[in-house]
Amino acid sequence: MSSDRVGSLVAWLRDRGERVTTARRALLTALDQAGDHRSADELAEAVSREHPEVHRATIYRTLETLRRLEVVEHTHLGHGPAVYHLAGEVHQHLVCEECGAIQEVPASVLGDLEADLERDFGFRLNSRHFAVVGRCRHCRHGPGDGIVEDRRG
Amino acid sequence: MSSDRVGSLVAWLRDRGERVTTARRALLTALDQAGDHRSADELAEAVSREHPEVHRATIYRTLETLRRLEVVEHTHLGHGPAVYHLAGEVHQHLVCEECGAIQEVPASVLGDLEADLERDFGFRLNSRHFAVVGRCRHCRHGPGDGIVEDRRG
DNA sequence: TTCGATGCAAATAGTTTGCATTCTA
DNA sequence: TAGAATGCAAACTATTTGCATCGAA
Repeated sequence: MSSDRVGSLVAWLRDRGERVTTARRALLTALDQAGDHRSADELAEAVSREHPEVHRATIYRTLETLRRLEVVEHTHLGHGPAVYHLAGEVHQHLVCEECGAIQEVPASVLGDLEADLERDFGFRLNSRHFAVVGRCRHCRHGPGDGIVEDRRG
Repeated sequence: MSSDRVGSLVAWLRDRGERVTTARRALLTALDQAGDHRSADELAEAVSREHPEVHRATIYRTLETLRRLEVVEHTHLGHGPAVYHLAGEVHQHLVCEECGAIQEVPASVLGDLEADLERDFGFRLNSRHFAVVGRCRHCRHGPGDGIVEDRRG
């Protein structure tokens, strides 16, 4: 997948007049190697293996810059930190609020909803911003069946 | 709407063997009066108007207890704090990531998605846990149209 | 050489926890 | 009167910001 994706992103940034720094290149590399979603902390750790001087604050600032440039996107999975991935890595997550299992599903599951919201409310869904939360195959038990569970949603 | 909903919730708690304290009654009252969603902080402030001694930590602990008992639910709207409401007040929110506008829509908009996820993945959607994020009628401009915006999603 | 990006430290927001005390059942 | 709930303070996690310095263009 990474037939020098980092290289072309770097070139693209330069074209835009954005500065290409060690931290930015390293963060893009970490995002590219991650493949899927990573928290800012995980990215900071990955970057610091090669470049220990890169500060966590820089990770956050750079992620924000890349978000503004629409190079990265982030998602909130349950209660933890936000997770980031390169834009274009389109996937949707079903997060089980009971056991925490995350299942990736084709983004097309939201296609109808997207069309409905656009048609009925003029609302353009950002389908990747939030995870879809619920209960997975193994953890579901009927709502209102009196079973009370103990975990965070 | 509040034909003594607080009273019956209190009775229900007592039936369950849960203790009924000033803080709990006050929090239920605040949730009931709020009608829609409120952050823990907003609830703490509302409660403290009548009961200044109730500490924010108690608000959080009580909300967690009520969540476990399925009396309250919470939702994450964008980046801010979680917001809480009494279970049964079913509504869905479209949150604009550009201007922050929140539009309430009938929960039925997610009906098809709910059915699809159940059928295809055995996944039971908790449709109220996360807001639906995107861009409202006034703020949308085509994705990939080169317009880069500056706000958080 | 200039101005944006960085490192560091400190601040902030939201939430959780340990512990002694209070109060419900 | 036993043990759950509370108040308080302090810790904790995730994230942001001010400021002096550094470095890409």
